[in-house]
Amino acid sequence: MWISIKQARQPEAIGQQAQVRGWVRTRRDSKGGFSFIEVNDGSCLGNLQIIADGNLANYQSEITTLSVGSSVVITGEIKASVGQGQSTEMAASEVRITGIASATDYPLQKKQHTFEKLREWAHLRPRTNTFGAVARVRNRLSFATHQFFQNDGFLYVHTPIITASDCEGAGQMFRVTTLPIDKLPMVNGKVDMSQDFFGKASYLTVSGQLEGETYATALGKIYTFGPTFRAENSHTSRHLSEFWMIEPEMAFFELADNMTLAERYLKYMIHDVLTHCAEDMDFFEKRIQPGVTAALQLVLDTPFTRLSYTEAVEILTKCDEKFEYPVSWGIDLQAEHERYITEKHVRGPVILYNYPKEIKSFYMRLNDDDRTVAAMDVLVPGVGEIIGGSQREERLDVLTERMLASGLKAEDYWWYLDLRRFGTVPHAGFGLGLERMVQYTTGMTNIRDVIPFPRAPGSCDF
RNA sequence: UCCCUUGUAGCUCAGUUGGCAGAGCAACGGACUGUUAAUCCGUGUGUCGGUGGUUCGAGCCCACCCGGGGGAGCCA
Repeated sequence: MWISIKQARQPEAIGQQAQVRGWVRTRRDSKGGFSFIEVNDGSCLGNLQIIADGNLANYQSEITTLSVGSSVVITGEIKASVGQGQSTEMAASEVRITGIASATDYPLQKKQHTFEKLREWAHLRPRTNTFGAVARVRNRLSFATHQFFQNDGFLYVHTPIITASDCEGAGQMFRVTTLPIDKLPMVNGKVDMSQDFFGKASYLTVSGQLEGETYATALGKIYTFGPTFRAENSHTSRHLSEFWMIEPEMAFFELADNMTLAERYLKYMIHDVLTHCAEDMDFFEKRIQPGVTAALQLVLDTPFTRLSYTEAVEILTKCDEKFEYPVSWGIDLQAEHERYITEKHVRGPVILYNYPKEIKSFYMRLNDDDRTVAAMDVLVPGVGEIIGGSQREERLDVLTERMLASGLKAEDYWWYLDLRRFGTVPHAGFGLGLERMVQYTTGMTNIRDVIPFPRAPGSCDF
């Protein structure tokens, strides 16, 4: 019976005749004329130790040539392990080689490689401990996302990847076109976009929020979960050109409800990963970021600190920290300021809310003070902003006015304004960057190492 | 886009004042009665990121270009 290595490593498997299939991580030849082969199949972090006896028919001809990365199908009996380091092992009765990985050509060696080097081998890096563990945690976070929202009565809505709104205010967009780039149709010195595929300019989405609002204002509570694209020329360890975003949007929710949901959602994901990815989290704790599990556990046990922008500015102006950028009411908080708040002042997740209207988007609800909007950011140590959201402006006149002040044309958003024109309701939502959540839970410092095939300025390989 | 930093063997790196290109690991060959990144002995390894320049002579100095990393801005 073919079983996973995860199953084969359980003590309950002892005594069982079984077959495992996977890839060789290492082979050690013993003085006794037999070999230890460690096999991994991705089902868990740990390997299964195979004892390949010298009297197996293909021992000399094949087994002693088995190199790192080779694929094997192995049949035998699961036994309690004599040695330290594992509770079970398999005494092989047959070792069948599916494919050899030439030791002289296979890039991955039986040692640690730098993450920078592994990025050049993005097609092979999932075969390493770290990237296998990242993949499993990322999978679990995705699964937990669906579970959390589905259990809470949310509807999963698929918003478009291609959009024609060219000014959603969330950064530079990638253009989508079928026009011949070397022979553009010109009219009066300008490109005639009416000849393009959709009869107008189109782009890759930077957010599904506006479309999400249309469904929230019909179906109540919805969420989107899909790829998002930003053509920003940013070179940092926290930005990607293509990333995955989860955006819940809730009718009849106000800012406080939005914050409560964000906190429950983050805690749900953390609890789920700590529960179901214990072995992988143990690896991140030992090899990637000591203290990460205790920090996550603390998040579960502590209510999120909520600070208004005004309170945050007060804390920053009164503290002894020397900042490169001076703090005063009205400025957009710099990375150093956010880092101080979340890493030194609060030492955990913090929700900042009610930002000055001048530094936030047009769709965020204007507060009664006329100076701030009902925006919120969730900041976490190490990563910074992991969630950005707001209560949306539901009053037609206020929204229209704020659009004009932002230099946007109301007619471009006729359908968005219709939501306020017909049966408007208070509503709110937020966006969570999946990769930043993976970074936060694993302690991986570079965002390019928590997505299988990272896209960043000047980098679109594989 | 800006600032800093870096590019030398398959990998990680050293390379002095400009004077014959180095080490560890991996690989390969051998030894070894249960190993855990096994150990021990032996062997081989180069477009010094690219182009141009200075020089008797450049891995090293100069100019430009390309790639990697860190930070800023922008954001998730």
